[in-house]
Amino acid sequence: MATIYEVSELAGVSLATVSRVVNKNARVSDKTKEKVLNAMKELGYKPNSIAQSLASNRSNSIGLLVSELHGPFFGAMMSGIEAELRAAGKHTIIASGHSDEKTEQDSIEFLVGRKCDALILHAEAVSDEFLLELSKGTTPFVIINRIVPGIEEHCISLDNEHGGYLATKYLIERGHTQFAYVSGPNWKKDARDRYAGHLRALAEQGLTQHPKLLVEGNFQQSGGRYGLEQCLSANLPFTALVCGNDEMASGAITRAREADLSVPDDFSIIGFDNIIYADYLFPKLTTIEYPVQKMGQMAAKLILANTYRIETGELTTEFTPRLIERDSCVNL
Amino acid sequence: MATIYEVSELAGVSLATVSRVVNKNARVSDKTKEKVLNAMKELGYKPNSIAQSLASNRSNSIGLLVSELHGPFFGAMMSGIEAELRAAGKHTIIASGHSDEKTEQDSIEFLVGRKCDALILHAEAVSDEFLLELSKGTTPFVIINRIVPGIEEHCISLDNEHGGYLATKYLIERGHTQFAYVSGPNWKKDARDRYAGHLRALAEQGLTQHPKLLVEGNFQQSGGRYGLEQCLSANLPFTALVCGNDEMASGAITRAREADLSVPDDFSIIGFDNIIYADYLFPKLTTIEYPVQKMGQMAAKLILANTYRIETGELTTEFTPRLIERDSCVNL
DNA sequence: CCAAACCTTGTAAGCGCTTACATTTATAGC
DNA sequence: GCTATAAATGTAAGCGCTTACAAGGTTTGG
Repeated sequence: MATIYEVSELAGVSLATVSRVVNKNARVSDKTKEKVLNAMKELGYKPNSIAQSLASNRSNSIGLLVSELHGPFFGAMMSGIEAELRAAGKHTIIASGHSDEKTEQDSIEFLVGRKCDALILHAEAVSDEFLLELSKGTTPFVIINRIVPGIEEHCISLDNEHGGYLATKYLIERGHTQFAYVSGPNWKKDARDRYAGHLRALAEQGLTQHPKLLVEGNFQQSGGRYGLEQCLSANLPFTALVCGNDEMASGAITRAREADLSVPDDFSIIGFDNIIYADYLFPKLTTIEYPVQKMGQMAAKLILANTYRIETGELTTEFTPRLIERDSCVNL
Repeated sequence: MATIYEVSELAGVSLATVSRVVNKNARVSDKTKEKVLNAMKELGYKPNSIAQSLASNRSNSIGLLVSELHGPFFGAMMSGIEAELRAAGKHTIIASGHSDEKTEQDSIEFLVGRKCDALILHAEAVSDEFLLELSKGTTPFVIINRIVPGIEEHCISLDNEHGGYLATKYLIERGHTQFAYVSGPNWKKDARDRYAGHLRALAEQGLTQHPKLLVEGNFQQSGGRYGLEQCLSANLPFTALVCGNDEMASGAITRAREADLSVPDDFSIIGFDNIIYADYLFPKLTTIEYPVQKMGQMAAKLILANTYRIETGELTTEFTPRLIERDSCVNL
């Protein structure tokens, strides 16, 4: 691989001049610029980005922490992020945290150690304190789906409480009064917020829900299965099952079918996230949209703007959920 | 951030010695090792991996090219890869190729420029020649889901033809003789191979299929919808629809339901891939397993073994599909 | 007890690039 | 045409680390 030195020799200029034309950040006369470009072409020169990083203290790479690399939610998120960063010539280094505190910390340190210019974190398990501490370091970051007090401006979030409220209100408006709820893991803030919204919608109408009809799930399909089983075995009437996310809704629908129950005839189901295949379930899932791809994109834009001073349009940090009406809920 | 120099000062040893204890690759007496470790801890020293890379000409990062970052197939693949690499302390840099020749080439050059120690490529659009040329370069790579003549040993593949054969044979054994087929894009080798397997199974029994019942899809849900529409509008009888992959099968099932057709009562459907939610469709999808996560893992193992001399168990490059029987096919 | 052989540690030359600063060259004003 | 200023280019010192090689120390065996 040709180095900058060989290019400078062939072009008959100094290293610095070559560097200038590579980086386009200082004036070089057209004549020498052309000489350099020709030499570069002739040698097939590609700058060594590691060396660039070391010298400039910029790696042009952004670290991305997600809980999992698979699954519709993170897929959409990564997609939004990578596309935006890539368009700006930045690299994405990924690491997964598996919703585990230790793993998340390790991953973050891993990325910081790699001298990422900035991080995009979907960190669920790590404490607020850890993130606050991190924010005192030199690597800037933005957090997706979480608000950490003190660094709100670096947090991109969806109003989960409002989403939860919307879902249940929608069902109430359709005549439902007896609810079951399968939540995400209680230690996750978004799961709690969604449930809080649900409760608010109930309270608004003076409705309550039997404690046995609240099941803590895991945000995965298996959790939906389990959740429905628990609700069913409680032997209490309910006409609507509100699920903490679409994956659990999908699991619940499958389980319902196995129990010869029909959705939405026997009970309605509503999800949360509007994952990519919500439209391909049977029945098509009514849900709350979580614009995760857009949010990922926004995280990337934020970093491009703050870290690289690349403007890419308007910036927001707060997103609003909205209801997507399909076929899994019925009027009572 | 503390540098190795500060550590060496505090510990009262030379740079080289600190480097030795960091890299654990040369003998250092226990006494000095301890001094160094203490100094490192006291300063919170973390090696600068960019500098390490530049000096050692090893970046400890592997470039990963996938077609898309979302979708169940690539999700599983990335998951398998990242877990394996991460366990060995290697970084994963991702880029997406969007099944487009230019984009794939750019991405690969992007990754090579980043001085990845090796690449894992799911490259669909780029030519064999390009890959052969690449193999003459200095960055080793392994290819997933493709066999490039001349560099077979770097290709991890599934016998798609055999998978296609298995699917159709399964249906034939259950009495089906009238088939429709929705294939993946014709320019994709795996799509063609799967179809070839289908044809072989038909031929074996002297069966044929009407050309109008062969539709070229896109490996996405929309392609399945479209495929079924085309088959239906051909107004020809068929009792089984073979789909090039599960996503299209899912689309076809949804479309069938919209047309008030029941799967598998009106016709059977079989997919390919065994994506994560095949089990959550209705009916549960009978399909051919594509062990993509394992294959991703194997790609990583191959690289660990060849590039880093880290042994992680047995290595294979060929995988065999197998049938997963669920509820979407019926005996005739 | 001394030389040969081995350990441990230090010295210093890069890895390929950026960038502050110095120097040279071109442009302009009078 | 000559100086004051600006533009273009060059010089050289790092960025933080690895790693040949050298040098000093310790064992070992005869």
